[in-house]
Amino acid sequence: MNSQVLRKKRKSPSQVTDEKRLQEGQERIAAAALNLFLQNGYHNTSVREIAQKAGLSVGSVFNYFTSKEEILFFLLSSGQVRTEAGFQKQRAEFERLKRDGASPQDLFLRAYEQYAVLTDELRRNTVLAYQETKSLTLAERKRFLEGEERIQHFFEEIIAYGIDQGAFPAGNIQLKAHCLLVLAQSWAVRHWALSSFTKLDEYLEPLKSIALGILESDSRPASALIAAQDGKDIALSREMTS
Amino acid sequence: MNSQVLRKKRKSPSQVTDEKRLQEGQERIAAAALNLFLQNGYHNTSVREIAQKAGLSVGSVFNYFTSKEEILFFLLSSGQVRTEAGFQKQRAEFERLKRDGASPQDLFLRAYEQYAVLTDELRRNTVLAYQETKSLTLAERKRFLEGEERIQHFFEEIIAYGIDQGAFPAGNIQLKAHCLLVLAQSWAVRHWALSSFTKLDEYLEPLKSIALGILESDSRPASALIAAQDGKDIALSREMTS
DNA sequence: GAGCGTGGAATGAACATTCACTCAGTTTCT
DNA sequence: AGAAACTGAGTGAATGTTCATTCCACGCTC
Repeated sequence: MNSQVLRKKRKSPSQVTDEKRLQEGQERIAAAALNLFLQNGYHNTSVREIAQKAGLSVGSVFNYFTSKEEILFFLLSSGQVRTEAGFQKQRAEFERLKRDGASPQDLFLRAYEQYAVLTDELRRNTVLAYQETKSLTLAERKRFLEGEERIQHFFEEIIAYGIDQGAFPAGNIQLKAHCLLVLAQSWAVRHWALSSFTKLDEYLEPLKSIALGILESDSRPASALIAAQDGKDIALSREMTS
Repeated sequence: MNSQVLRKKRKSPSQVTDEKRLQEGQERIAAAALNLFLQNGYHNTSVREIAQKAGLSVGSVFNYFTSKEEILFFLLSSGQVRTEAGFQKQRAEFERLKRDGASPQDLFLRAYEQYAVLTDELRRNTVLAYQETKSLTLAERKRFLEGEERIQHFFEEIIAYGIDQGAFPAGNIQLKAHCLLVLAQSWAVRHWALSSFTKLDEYLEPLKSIALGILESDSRPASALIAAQDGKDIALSREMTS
């Protein structure tokens, strides 16, 4: 991972200089930290515990990271870096397949599957991201969210292409891309509710069909279907909740 | 909210005895705390800040709550109590409408809309719950998840009824209910990505159409659509991410 | 109605603890 | 031997919680 960025302003004179050793150490510490963070949360995990799990002393941890927060950031952005890398390849493949005249459905399913596989592998990082973004500084948080936005844009592009080609009905592109991402991520975030699916593949197969369904649905039928939906009823259902 | 439960074992001799005052104070403090928790996270919010926002002194906060943690419990369970109450009414209305011979689509859309409105109003509590489950004890976390499971079961029931009536194709009920819940919740959890929707209604209207689409899609077409999905390609896309 | 007593509520300085981080000394490696 | 890396007791700042004190609204007495 880009340790250039991470080593902003290291005050301590005693730091690990060997690049390879540095990286390995960071990976090891981060791996230990990820387990602990997921188990107990970021704030309930002390650096001592991290050090112990990683088989190091407290001081050594600070030879690899300048702060505890940096460990968290490392974990979150390491997920992002990998997502980003996968994303670049996806984009390349997308262009290639498009040139080869693949159907929009094909294009989409391919990209979607790759994205789902990726988030599965980074499941633990994803969950951590959902839980601990608040522990980041504002700038870091923003950077993190931008990464996710970029991916959403990519799917919006794919959908737009499909609409262009007449494969999907025109509709709210942003919303649909949002839904697709959420459903893919939910495998990681709400994993406990999917007990009957033991492996990603089992979940992914029917999910792909649902995803296509979303893309091929158009926005009109819902309001048309409800006949008796007058103002009174809505007001009532709203009042119920207050 | 049930302050009986919350006042387990108060040691401090100086506590607020007047029931009404106690409740009002708790509400006020909790409201201030909710804002701060959402902005900075539970652990980055000090009791001093809460006290200041609520217009009280530090000590007074501890006349209303025995601990900082109790404030968090109060917020989370207050959300749950309201969700539960709404859920009961939903179920009653569902039975009533079913007797009146409403269509499965109608039944579903009504319930779904109510659920979405509810999670919108409790949006802030929902987000907090997702972020801070780690701060709960195991028993409380379990209780929280069970509440959500119950709601998922409710939607599974609705779907099953629709299938019975021939309105929806048979398919993976659990998965579909999961998707529906996730999409409704995503309005709260991933609110930042839906910038173009200013109010719930704008989001809900197209979402209902998507939701119906999910219920009416069956599980076959996806795998049939991809022709060239041989083992090699999948292996490749998996390797890409490691 | 002025003075006084009472007790519930508010206060914030003080306390105890936790924890990220440092650094002077030690070990390991080359 | 010298550099690189490791160590862990120590430090100081932050924070949850307590409690001795103060405040105040009310009722009582004369």
